[in-house]
Amino acid sequence: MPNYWLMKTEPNTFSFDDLKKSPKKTTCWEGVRNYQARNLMRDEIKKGDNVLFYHSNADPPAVVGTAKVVKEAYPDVFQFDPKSKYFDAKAKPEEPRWLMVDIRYDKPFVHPVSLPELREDPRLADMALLRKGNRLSIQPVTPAEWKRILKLGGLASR
DNA sequence: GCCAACGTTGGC
DNA sequence: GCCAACGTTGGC
Repeated sequence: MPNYWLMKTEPNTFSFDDLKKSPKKTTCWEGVRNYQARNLMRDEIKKGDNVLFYHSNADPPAVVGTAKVVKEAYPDVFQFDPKSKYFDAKAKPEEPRWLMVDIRYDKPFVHPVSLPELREDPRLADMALLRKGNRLSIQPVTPAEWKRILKLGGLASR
């Protein structure tokens, strides 16, 4: 069974539209520099898993569509690039610290589901995203939450 | 191993 | 731009 995840990105940096315009509508998800998120990629995120694409620092913040994991965790090459903002001097090629996965554009929501809408829905009250102080950039989503959010977004769930 | 200082995230 | 919450760093 595929699992469900939510991935955050600032649309100013990389938006859902940017993903759509990427070659093969696919991108590597570089720049995750948090151990908890890294461990999720390393241990749990599998090819074929489903992703809610979330725009943070947006007006309003919202889930805007879905994506699919098309490649499982492999070393994030930007950790070795001194010119990259994601460079990590302590990472060595023979012992990478940071990982990334590849995701592919799937479906845009008919109606983006904003953060206030998510908060309003009692069925989503336990969502990790809505917990106070939550900053994790990749987080698990339950099947029930997935189904509900797709419905709110105007997509029939599969 | 504690914890203060610092940097970052992200909603508002 | 503000600031609360959180993760990481580094001195001790």
